[in-house]
Amino acid sequence: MGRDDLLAKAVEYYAANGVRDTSLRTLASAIGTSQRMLHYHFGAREDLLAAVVDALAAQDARDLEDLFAREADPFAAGRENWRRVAANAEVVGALYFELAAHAMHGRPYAAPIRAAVPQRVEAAFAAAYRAGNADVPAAALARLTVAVGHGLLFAMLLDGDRAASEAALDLFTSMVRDLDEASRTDAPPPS
Amino acid sequence: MGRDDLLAKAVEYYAANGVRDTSLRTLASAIGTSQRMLHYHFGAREDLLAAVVDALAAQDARDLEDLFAREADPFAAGRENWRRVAANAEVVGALYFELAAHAMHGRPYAAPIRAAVPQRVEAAFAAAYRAGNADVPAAALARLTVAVGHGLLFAMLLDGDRAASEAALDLFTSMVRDLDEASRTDAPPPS
DNA sequence: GTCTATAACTCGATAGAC
DNA sequence: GTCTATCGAGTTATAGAC
Repeated sequence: MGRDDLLAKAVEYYAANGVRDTSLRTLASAIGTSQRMLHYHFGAREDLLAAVVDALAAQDARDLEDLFAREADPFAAGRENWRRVAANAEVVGALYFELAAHAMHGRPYAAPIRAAVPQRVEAAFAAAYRAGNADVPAAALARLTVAVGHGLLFAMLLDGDRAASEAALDLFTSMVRDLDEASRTDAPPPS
Repeated sequence: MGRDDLLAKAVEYYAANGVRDTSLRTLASAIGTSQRMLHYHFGAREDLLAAVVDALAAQDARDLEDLFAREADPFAAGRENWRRVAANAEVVGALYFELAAHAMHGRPYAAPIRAAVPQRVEAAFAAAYRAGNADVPAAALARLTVAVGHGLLFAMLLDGDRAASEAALDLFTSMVRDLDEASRTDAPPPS
């Protein structure tokens, strides 16, 4: 089994069980390898965790890029984004928040996770800009949109009520649409 | 040093350094006690963590109750709430997300943290109801509002940009205000 | 690349004197 | 309530054969 397979399985196991008290022994036997092989392929434990963080961030970036390449309309992209994120969250969501907390505490291996927020904000910003509403404070709207996504994901993972999070997201979408229309009154869209 | 002092200091230390790899030995010597005393007052390590979670949840509930008792206007209460949460977040925010992640992974000692979301949602719901906008889907708005708070807090703790989170919150507030006015067109407020 | 074995250390928890 | 001492288990990391 090569390094890449091992890494994928490690992410999967950590996602299901948390990184907190999963020893290398436990992980190794759970994913069908030995402790020795983990050290052989990844080095120290923290190096493995760094590889996990990088893999998560890389997949996130790939997903995001693919999303906006496929969907031009920002509202459709937003809806499709939630669909993907929510589906994925059942498996990696808890790990994402756990590693983010480690980043907040300054652990070096978790540092790349900090990039996830600005990255999504930038994508949302570009989408808002493309939508042509120049009057709206696009930077604030972008950050707000990303925050809504994270917050509703957080709530869903804690109380399991996906439908409630989706209803809240629909409400937010309609509020943004209203904002859009108001801004278009004196500044019609290009296209 | 009594149990309460110990607990307060433990929360403080965990908040600054994370719970992840803080051993009882490390914690004890950092807060000026012995490992023996931690076991004496709290029992097993997980019992101590449970006490920490309870203390956090209790303080949160107290803050929330005090907030709405003091501020009748929901917009003013929202603003004041952010002021408090943001100030507190620099110290306990990371711990909050870390323990929430543990709750997502099903750790029993962290379970009470799940109540934090519904609790804040209920408070926001009551505030929205008191504001008299019956046409707005109040449950969705309440969950959305709480999610905005959590999401902007999350972003702030990761990138350190408090001003950006506040700008986004101001935008959200104005969007809710617009929603309010629209709903009042055919249903004027009481009082 | 994969295995077994183990060194060196830290952990949670307990014992028992004071 | 507080201390020192220690048990037994579990941890990361490495050694060395194949």
